Amino acid sequence: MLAGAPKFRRRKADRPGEIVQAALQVFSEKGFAAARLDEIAARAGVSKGALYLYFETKEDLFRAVVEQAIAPNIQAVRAMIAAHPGPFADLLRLVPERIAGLLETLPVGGVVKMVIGEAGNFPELARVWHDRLVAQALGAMTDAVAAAQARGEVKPGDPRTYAMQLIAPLLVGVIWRETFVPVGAAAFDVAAVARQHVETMLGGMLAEGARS
Amino acid sequence: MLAGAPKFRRRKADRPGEIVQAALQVFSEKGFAAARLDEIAARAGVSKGALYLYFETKEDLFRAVVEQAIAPNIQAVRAMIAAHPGPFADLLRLVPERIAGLLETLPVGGVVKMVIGEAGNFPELARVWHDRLVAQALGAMTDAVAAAQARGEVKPGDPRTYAMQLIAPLLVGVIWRETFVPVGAAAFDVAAVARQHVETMLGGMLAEGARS
Amino acid sequence: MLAGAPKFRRRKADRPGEIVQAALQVFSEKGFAAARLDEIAARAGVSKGALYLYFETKEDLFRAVVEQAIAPNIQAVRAMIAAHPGPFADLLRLVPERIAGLLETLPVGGVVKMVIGEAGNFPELARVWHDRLVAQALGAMTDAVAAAQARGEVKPGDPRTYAMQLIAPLLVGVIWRETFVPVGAAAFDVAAVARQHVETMLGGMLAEGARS
Amino acid sequence: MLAGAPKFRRRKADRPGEIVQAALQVFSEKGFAAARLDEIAARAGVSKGALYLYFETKEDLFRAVVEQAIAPNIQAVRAMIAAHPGPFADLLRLVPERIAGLLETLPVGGVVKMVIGEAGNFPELARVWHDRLVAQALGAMTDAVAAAQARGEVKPGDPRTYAMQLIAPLLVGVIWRETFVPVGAAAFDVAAVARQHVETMLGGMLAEGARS
DNA sequence: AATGAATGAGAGTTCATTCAT
DNA sequence: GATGAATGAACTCTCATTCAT
Repeated sequence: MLAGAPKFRRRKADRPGEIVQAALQVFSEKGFAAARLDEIAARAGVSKGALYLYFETKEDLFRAVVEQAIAPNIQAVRAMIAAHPGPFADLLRLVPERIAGLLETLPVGGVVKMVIGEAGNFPELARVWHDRLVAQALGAMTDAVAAAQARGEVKPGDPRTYAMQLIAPLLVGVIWRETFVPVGAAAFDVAAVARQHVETMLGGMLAEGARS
Repeated sequence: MLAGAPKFRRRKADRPGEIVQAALQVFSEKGFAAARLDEIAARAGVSKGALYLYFETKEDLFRAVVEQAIAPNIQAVRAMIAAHPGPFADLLRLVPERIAGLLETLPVGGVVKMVIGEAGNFPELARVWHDRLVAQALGAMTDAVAAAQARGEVKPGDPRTYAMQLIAPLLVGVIWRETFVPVGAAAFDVAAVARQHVETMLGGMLAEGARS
Repeated sequence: MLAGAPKFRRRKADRPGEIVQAALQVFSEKGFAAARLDEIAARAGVSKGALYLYFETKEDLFRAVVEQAIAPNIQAVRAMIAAHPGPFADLLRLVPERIAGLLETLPVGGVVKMVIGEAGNFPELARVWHDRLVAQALGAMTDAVAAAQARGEVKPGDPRTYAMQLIAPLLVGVIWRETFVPVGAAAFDVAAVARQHVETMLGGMLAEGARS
Repeated sequence: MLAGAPKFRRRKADRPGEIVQAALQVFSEKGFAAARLDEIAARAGVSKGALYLYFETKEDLFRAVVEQAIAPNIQAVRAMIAAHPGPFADLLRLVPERIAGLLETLPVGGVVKMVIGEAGNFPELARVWHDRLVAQALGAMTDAVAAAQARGEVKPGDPRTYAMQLIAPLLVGVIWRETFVPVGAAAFDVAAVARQHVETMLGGMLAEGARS
């Protein structure tokens, strides 16, 4: 490093980001009400007062956490929506595994727990999650199923229900990891679940003539 | 007033039960920390002090709520486990619909939300739920799947994963109702989901020779 | 006292009244912002939390203090207004002394200090004091002066200003007692000031023909 | 840029003075405790930290404000004291109007409000105001009255009380302006009050033989 | 000299818990 | 058993003060 390089200096670059990170941890462990600002501040490595330099209230911080946790997932959903329009079986074999990958990468587990647990106290956050993320993803899947049905690839049946059937085990796998694994339950390998589930579902969804 | 007339007197028969009922409502709406004993007492129609005649602490009441919410479900699981050992397809066509019926009858939605949301704060309750209910139900399903595989009725594949695949959409339907329907999302008809899901899964699970 | 008389029992009769009393002391010593609820509670002999059984916020308590301090004075002003319509000199010799008596009886000094000091932060309280008390009293005096002028008893001049001239030394006497006496200044005997002031003012106000 | 050019540079000539000015505004609007250093700094056009370059603490700044607000008034009182020793009536006709002029010129209203409102919390400031300003002025008036009594110009009576009677309406006029005019009350024209009051008081104070 | 991000003690407020009645 | 007024510990939030830059 050259002379004149920034010496040891307090990085104030991404204080808000660090705080949101810490808050995500604590909120998803404890829920909104049981989370203490002391602990969030301590994990972020700042004083309690510093939180108020960036967020007006505890609720404000909570909202920031939940909302910013949507962003990376939206990218993923967009990518999925833009997926190639090949045969339905190909699409299906691709998508759930991709989702499984995301679920293991992003800290989505904790956030899902928070959204479910606090939906009653923060309905507007449940709405944001639904409108911007969940409904988008479910809608994209539904459209793909309906298109495949129109092409005669998929048996009759409610396409939105088909879409939900496809996603549900992945979601349950994540919730399971958050809820029961910490108390000793065996985890589900979400990727493995995805593979087996796609094959099973394909077996039940594909029309006779479309069998690979 | 006449002697022996059935006095219009408040039944104090099942005070604890009424309190647990009220507490179930409030806890499942708000979560543990945000629930206020004032409100529970008000909904139960008793004074705040009266709660302490039956429960030592707020946590104690919460535990009572979560634990007693297991009981009726355990019955259902027992019944399911005892189900007749006919062909797998028959069993499957029976079980999920029965579960769907339970999910709509019992106030299981709110409890599921609570258990998920408070698992971090009350791990022992998550454990109780897992050990006494979830693992039992999943284990029973797993055994049935494995048995059917042994009889050659069901394709190879991880039986525990199959079991989870079968249940997941029902669970997601319930969570969806608790989380997103109140903010305007369209509900899933859990019974209809169950019917479609069983047919789809059967299509993918049954071995060639076992097709009905 | 007969048997069955109430034994030693916690008087919960006038808790709010006792709290307001204590709050009046502390608020008038410290002002609104510097007053601490701890101290108010301590002086009222209750816990800090008990304040919130009767008042929603600190502001709420402050308002209650300032508003209830108006009531007894209003009585006095009413009585003064109803004063007999004899010659102006008789009226005047009566009124200021009566006011002086009130000023020494009621804890009006501290309240006046509060109203002046917090008028900027609680304008609605200044308004209430003005409308319900100060303007009433000043208006009554003004009317009496104007009536005496109409009868030719009092020299020309702005009657509202005359009214204020008459009251001002009493008010200053009270403010002086609150502000400078505690730091060593000699007090003014408000009653003596009232007597001397009335005579002086009468000497300057009465028309030639009305001299006694 | 040219050498010697009058750089467009912020005058840092009288930073302390500007800060005290700003602090005077805020303290007299809000009182000591409710005033925020943020706001004082903002109004002074400096950073919050800069305040501490000139004043050790908030109290220190407050003291500076109250003390420096005395200075200009002291000049006025000195001038009044040095007033010519003509007939009492001439003196009196001169002095109150001069005071009225001062009261409208200097920001004395806000300071008076502060001194009254914070006397309980800062008794030493009340003492400074009393000793250096109020007692001086009152003493000078008292001496003038006593001298006039000795010359037979003024009727018997307590000279200190006479002095207070003379000043009181002016003070009340100023307090009224600070307290009740902002909430809609009609103001008093302090100069007009002074004129009428002097004439009224002279009518009551002058001995028979001294009537002009 | 000057900044303003950061601190932390202290305030108002809430609410599970107690206890005299 | 039953009440509800009362408690006090613990929380969120504020703001005078500090200090690295």
